[in-house]
Amino acid sequence: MSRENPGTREKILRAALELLEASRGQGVRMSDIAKRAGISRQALYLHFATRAELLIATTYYLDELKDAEARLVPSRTARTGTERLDAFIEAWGTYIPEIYGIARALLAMKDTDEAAAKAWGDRMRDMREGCEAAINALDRDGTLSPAHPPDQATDILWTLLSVRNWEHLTIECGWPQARYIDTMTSLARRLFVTDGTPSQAAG
Amino acid sequence: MSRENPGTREKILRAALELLEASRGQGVRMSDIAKRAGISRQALYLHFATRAELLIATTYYLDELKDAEARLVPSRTARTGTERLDAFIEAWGTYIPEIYGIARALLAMKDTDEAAAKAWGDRMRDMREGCEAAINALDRDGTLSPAHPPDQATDILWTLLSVRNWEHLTIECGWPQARYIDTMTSLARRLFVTDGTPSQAAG
DNA sequence: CTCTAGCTTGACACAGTGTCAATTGACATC
DNA sequence: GATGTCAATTGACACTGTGTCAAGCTAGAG
Repeated sequence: MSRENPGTREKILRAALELLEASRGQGVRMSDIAKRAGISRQALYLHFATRAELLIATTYYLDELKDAEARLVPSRTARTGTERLDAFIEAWGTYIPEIYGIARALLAMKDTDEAAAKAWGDRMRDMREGCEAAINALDRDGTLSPAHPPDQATDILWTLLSVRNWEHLTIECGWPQARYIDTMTSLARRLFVTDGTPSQAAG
Repeated sequence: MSRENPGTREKILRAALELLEASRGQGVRMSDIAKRAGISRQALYLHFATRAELLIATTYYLDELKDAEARLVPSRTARTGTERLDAFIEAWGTYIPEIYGIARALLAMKDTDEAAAKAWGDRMRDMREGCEAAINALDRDGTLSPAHPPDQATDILWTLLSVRNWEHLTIECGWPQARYIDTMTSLARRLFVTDGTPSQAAG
């Protein structure tokens, strides 16, 4: 408690974060993290039982650093459904590139590690709630397009805003981030809002 | 040549295919494939230099079995852009679940294996051409929505129809395959076709 | 009979995760 | 100053899965 230097646990989390960010989540080994944190590889296991656990802890650490909660305030306090939808897309779409490294690492572990799969699933379920809230807000306003029932509209929005789609559009297709946000906003408006402002997006 | 039984190479490919299909591409080891093919693990390497190479060969084998080319005929021979779009979504969307196992295995290797990444990239580039052709057909008809330039519309359609999105909607969200096809058709119409028939989709 | 192709077996290298035991060094407490 | 404890260190090792290598077997062709 009387320690003022960060504490080993935090040093590890910071090291993991930096490496994952720099390498876009690829090829980061336990030994790399240890080296960067300035401790032995084995010492990692004094703080985290498995690699999956370390990655999961890193996501929480990152959320804290980036103040993930605060970013949702504009969305939550929006007056109309459309505003809420826009604000949510802006918030989440801006967040993705900041968490991409660790997200990708976790995504890769998901296939083989039960705990990683659960952790990722939990986070995505949280994200889905944001989608659901936006769709419900539209529904309450009476501006939800009748093309889909609310739960299916939520699924579609949820899918549309997936990390993989962000990855595909910005990395594979080379889209600049601003275009990603604008296009997603425009797509969502056209798909879900009855009186969707036609051409121009973000407003 | 005088052999009438399938030949070891084909036995291997068949074994790989069956296992990948059954396990949805997860946890299929070289030794599993060997066992199923009825040969020793090491003998696999007499036919395929690496696991990646075997997986890649399996995709070609599968395409042949499923006659991938033939499925694109309705799309290619469509009279209007809208018909072409619908036919392409139908063809590709129906194909995905049939190749999902092997696709997922390749997708997982992509992160670590250069050859797998290239192979997957090639296939996806082919798929993109289908998207591009549909968008161009709309453009030629004058029915392409002005919301996006053709290349960006292609990117969006390409992203929308990704294997990951199919996976997300059918497996994560539990959508039945028919709903997947209908919804994708409807989304694409609303996003890309100016005179898009409103509510009902596939028609 | 002999050569060869294709397979078998067994052994091993390598990477990366995770475990274990023995040791060290710093700090607190008595 | 002796003692205990905590966090870390070092070195060794197990396990999994891929890929390699050498030596041997077998069937068919010449």
